[in-house]
Amino acid sequence: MQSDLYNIGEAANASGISAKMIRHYEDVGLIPKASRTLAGYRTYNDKNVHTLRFIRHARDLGFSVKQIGNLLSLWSDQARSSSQVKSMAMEHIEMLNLKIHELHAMKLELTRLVNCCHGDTRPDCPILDNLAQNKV
Amino acid sequence: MQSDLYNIGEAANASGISAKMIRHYEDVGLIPKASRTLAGYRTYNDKNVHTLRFIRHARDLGFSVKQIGNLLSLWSDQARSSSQVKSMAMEHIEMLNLKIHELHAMKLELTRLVNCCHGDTRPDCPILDNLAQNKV
DNA sequence: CTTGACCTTCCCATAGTGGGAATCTTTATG
DNA sequence: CATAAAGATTCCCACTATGGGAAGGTCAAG
Repeated sequence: MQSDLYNIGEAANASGISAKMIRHYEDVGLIPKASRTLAGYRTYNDKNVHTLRFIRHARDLGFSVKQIGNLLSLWSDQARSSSQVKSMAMEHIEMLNLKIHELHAMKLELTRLVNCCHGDTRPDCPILDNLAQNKV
Repeated sequence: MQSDLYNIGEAANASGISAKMIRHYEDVGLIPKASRTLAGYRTYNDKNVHTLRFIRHARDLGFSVKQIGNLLSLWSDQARSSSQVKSMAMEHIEMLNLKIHELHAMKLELTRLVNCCHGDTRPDCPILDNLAQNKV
């Protein structure tokens, strides 16, 4: 593990987070302000890139920036208890479940409507009829 | 079906779309500009409210504003073919499927990690370890 | 006539991501 | 060395959909 320095483009490539987003994460305080070269270019070392990867993995799991901030705190906190992390994860699973169920309900209803619609050149359409219904 | 006039609050109650959003939909051109009283209050008739309900139902099914615009066009187009509506609906089902699968994959992975984590007072945590991994 | 419940417009905020402009720096090439 | 291309900087704007809130006008009831 050598400590090369990366500029933002290299850090972006190495982490899978776009340069735009790296700057953004710095702006909103998710990551500390990067050190700069004399010319003002941001520089990143291996540890920084490692953190960026951590962030990307968390993002890939659907955690919000705020949640990722908490995960980063726990990550760097040697006194953490794994139960803290676990409960964050379980909470997030619940949110995912909620969204999945919402989308699934939409899909079911829409599929039902699609199956009712003959889908030919005639204008009458159960899908539109359903949307136009005065149901609650 | 009488043709009472509603102000925006009444139209909001009758349609289930907030007054804020009704104004917004007018701003972005989803619905035509409402007529006004002398004092400048927006007024809505039964037909307008019917349209707002249509919009709410479509929104409840997860259609975007742009898609709802297309649905409204088709709704008012007597020369439409039901196949146009059906293909829009099927396209949307595909989008829903995509999102559901994404969320589901997140949930599976996260559930796997949670099941690996003892979740006690000790700091070592497979969830954090996984996030910190240098995987691709 | 006052008061409270509405309405109006306008600006700001959310979360996450990107586009693009104007400008500067670094690097490569002739 | 001069110049051009690539890449960095900041700043502003965009998207989706929704809401909060302020400052001010209006309407109905007491």
